Amino acid sequence: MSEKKKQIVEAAAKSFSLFGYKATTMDQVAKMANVGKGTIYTFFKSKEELLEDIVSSIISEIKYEANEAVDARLPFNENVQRVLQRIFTFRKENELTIKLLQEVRDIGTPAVRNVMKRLDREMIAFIREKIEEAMAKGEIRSCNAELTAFLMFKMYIALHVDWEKEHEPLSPQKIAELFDLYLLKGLSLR
Amino acid sequence: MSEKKKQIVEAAAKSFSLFGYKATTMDQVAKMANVGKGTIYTFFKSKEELLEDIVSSIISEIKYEANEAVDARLPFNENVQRVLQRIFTFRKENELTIKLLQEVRDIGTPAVRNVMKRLDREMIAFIREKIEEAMAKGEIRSCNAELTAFLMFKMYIALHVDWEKEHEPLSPQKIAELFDLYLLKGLSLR
DNA sequence: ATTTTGACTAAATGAACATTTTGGTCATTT
DNA sequence: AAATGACCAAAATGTTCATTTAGTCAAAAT
Repeated sequence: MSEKKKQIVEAAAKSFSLFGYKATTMDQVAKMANVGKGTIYTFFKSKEELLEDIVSSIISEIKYEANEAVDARLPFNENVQRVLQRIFTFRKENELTIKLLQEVRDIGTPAVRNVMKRLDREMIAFIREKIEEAMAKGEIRSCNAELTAFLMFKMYIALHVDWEKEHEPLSPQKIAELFDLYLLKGLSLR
Repeated sequence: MSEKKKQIVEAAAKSFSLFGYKATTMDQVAKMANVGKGTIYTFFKSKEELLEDIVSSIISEIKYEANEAVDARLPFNENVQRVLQRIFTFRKENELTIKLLQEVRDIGTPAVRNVMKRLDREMIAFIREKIEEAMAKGEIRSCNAELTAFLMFKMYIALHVDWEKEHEPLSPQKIAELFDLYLLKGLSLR
């Protein structure tokens, strides 16, 4: 990747996470990146594509970190929890992710909405892969992997995000315990 | 309840479910109810209170229907499914509920947002009661009833509403089966 | 020749102002 | 004592116009 492109992506990522997508102007990105505005358009065909590119990097980063959390020697239920834990910790701690989720909630910028929807879809696809691997290895009983991944993701959103809207937050331990009790019982072989 | 009040509530309910809360004017409600506008304000102190009153009736109606679906001779897992099934069928078929949920999604009218939030809370409280009864009877193992009711509700939303946004809808049978497999396994005594 | 640039344009945004609509009141009527 | 609708302040909506901004491209820099 060219030096200029790197500067642009870095500047845009910083500006998006500081001010949000809508409040970031291409002039500003150009200034921050020490680049003419036209240069940005030699690498990205639009502001939206620039955002998409940055979010793609984030998705890769999350997948990488989630994979790092996997320990092949541990059983499926431990690993799936580690993966989900990692995904949601990222969601809660990464500045850019926080800002973009905020923007969807408060303003509903369509471009940001779409890109965050894709992030969710990709996380579900990632979990689905883990489920399919576990099924192939006979670690869990056979099930609809897409549906199961979807439910796991939704349940984590419920416990991590929705519950806190009206109650005291749940500790990671409590979440793990609940997840194990409710969702993983149904997948266990016996 | 006085005849005039009945006319007002009926007219408002009809107008809300036809045009939504925001697009309904008090003049219109008065016209439809064959009543002077001032009369409305002898029964309700604001437009919002009128909506709240109507939604309270809906909540009572749902609770009544959900209770009707309960058969004391059946086991807890059957009954809780019947209750949830009834709640979500109502959500999907009642014109007013449909319109109000639409309005929250598309416009986000605060008054409607609040009232629908209350509806959700009351549904969760209702399920919670059923769980506490089952716990008292020793039908299910001990658990945090509020948290369990919350998760059941969220899971039904996920299966009934969210899943359909990107996939083919699930049949009621499939939903029941999934619910039983994942959520109720964790509550069974053995 | 190739890359980079910023002045330029068409479209979007939003500030400021005018106009209309609407929730709620209350003096009057029934 | 109950019901009403003309009335009002405030909120919503429409309009205008100056500013801002995403994206382009001819010219400059390398």
